[in-house]
Amino acid sequence: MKATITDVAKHAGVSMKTVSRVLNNEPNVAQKTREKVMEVAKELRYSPNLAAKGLASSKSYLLALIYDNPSAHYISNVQSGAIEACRQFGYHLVPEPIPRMEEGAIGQRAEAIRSLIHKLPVDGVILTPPLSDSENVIKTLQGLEIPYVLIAPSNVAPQTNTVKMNDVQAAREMTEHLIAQGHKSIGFVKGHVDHSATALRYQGFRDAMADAHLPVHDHEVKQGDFSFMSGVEAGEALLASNEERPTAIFASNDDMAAGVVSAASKLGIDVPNSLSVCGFDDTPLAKILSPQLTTVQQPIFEMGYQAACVLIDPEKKDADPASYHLDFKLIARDSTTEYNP
Amino acid sequence: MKATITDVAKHAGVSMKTVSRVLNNEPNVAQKTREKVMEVAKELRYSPNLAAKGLASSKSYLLALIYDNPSAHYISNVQSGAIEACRQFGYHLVPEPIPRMEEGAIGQRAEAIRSLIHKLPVDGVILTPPLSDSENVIKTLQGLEIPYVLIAPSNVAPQTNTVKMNDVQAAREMTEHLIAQGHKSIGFVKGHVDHSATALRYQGFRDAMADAHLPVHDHEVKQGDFSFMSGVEAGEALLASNEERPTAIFASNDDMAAGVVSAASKLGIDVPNSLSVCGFDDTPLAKILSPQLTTVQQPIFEMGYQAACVLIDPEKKDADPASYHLDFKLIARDSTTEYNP
DNA sequence: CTAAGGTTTGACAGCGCTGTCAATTAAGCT
DNA sequence: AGCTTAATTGACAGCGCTGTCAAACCTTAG
Repeated sequence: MKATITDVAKHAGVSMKTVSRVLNNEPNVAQKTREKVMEVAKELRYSPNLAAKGLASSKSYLLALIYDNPSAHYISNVQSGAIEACRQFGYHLVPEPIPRMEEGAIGQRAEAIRSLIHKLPVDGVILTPPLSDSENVIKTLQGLEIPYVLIAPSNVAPQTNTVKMNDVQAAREMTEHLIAQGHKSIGFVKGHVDHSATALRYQGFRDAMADAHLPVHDHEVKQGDFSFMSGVEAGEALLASNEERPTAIFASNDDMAAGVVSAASKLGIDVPNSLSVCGFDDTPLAKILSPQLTTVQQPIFEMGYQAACVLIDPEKKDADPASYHLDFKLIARDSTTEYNP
Repeated sequence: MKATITDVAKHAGVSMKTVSRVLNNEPNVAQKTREKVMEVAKELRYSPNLAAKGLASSKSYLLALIYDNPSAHYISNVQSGAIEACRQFGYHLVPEPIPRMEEGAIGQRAEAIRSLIHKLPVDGVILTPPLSDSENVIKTLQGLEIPYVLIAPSNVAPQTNTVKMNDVQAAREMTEHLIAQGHKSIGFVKGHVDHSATALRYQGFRDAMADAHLPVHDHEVKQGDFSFMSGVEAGEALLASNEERPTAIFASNDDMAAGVVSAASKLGIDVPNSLSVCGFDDTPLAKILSPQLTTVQQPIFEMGYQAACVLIDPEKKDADPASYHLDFKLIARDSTTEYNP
């Protein structure tokens, strides 16, 4: 049924090893031999058995994507990017969700990862936030001596591959956008406390406000958790008083921004004319809401792609650990507008 | 670093084969031996190398999830379900998106799958719609003699494992719900022509209308493609005339329902008081929209779970091909209401 | 023409595990 | 005890491939 390397070798009249060399693009094969082998391989529809390759070379051609991030949008984009990269290099991606755990059970999380890696000896691991911030998990990976790359970590661990976006700068630019539109009283909804992005985005917001000599009052900053409902609650709190309510609200992600919009509409406040709202992430939701959400487009797919490349691409694999910064894009849509008192 | 089966064998004072037997729960091992081996294995933190297991037993402990479905919500749920099942049986899931292709290039699609399977000799394949309806793809899998299971196919191929939901019945019940609320003039937005669900849901709609002796006029049925924008367009078309516009619109999925709501709000038509709208799928979107969408909750996660089980679970694996029907759930929320003329 | 040096090729072991089958031991029976 | 039958164990080959290292082949230059 399926051709083995031995078959190809026989048909081409060379040794197995030579076939192996051709198939792996190793040097020192005569051009003529190479062509002949290629031809036979194609004819026989040969394709190598990864398990055997793996066993022989102690590589698995498998990458694990480990996550406990509940955002389907985020994960599926990272995953798509990583798969794309894998495909280019003949690798495969194995997504491994690990159950979210309380702080107490943090040891179990490391253990879960350890056993996972033991069973499936992957060639590398991609960690998504908030796992990419867990020292515990990272230490485990180091102990296992397995290459890994961190997506969007906040603590810039040296000697570690990371792929990230500048959340601070993005939040700053978004805030500046609001300020440029004349807003002076801007509310902010923070994200889930466990995510490093939460602090980063808040930082960017504060920086921009400070630069513009605008005050940030405590009552204009609400804690959310990246969920729609928490956005609703924050929105209601922020908009409770008609007297001194902000003219714009910056929510740390789109779901919460949607919540704010929903709260506003329930209170009869028109968005964007009486209140500008902006989000972060550019989820599919952002284009579906009315008004369409002004938001920040994260290069999630590209982060996944880059992360996988770092682990696979021979040129990058053996280089020193590097930190890749990818660009975000501010997308101004209908939910924010000039402030006309 | 990592213990092999040989290490365990030595430490336990038995042969490799006995260790293997214990680890795979094979019969004919003395209880005492079994315990001893288990103990040593735990001590040495042994866990088997899947590549080696695979090579020796010509199994890979890998399942492929093949899709070209653009709905992230759908895929990520199927995937989560399948991963859950894999975990229980020591398998792993490898998601394999294949590029969407024109009808013309249909041969390439089969070829893509063929080469994929050749390289990664998975133990089974899960096909999601609309791939699960592609005869071409199915034939390829049969040719490869690889077990597969179809998720939500429309053509009930005999002798094939399938996991599905009754789309017709679901659409029927949703329509009946609308009718029970007093609606007599109901618009319908069809989904993407390539998806079998499109025809099925439409069928359910027609059935319910026919049972209630309600007419289905051509101009009240619009073709969409499951996208938000197509929903907007369909909504605009359906609501263009104030005279004879429907009092309710049933969109074949939530995205399009959101489009219809958006179109209605642009035209100043209040949902649900002047127009009831319902969707299908219960995407996260449904709860975020205001009004929240009345919709049908599909057991997507469970379908993924079942599909993987069929391929893995020894009890089901060798049984005759079976068709599993899972239950949907009609979720009545705020976007539909009694018709008060 | 020959030695040195490079290029191209192949033989062979072995990665970690399981399947096969024969060997060993225990159990059951007369 | 002596025998049969069943339960338990181990020796060994080999899954399909790659790494190692030595053999064979070319060049080129002296």
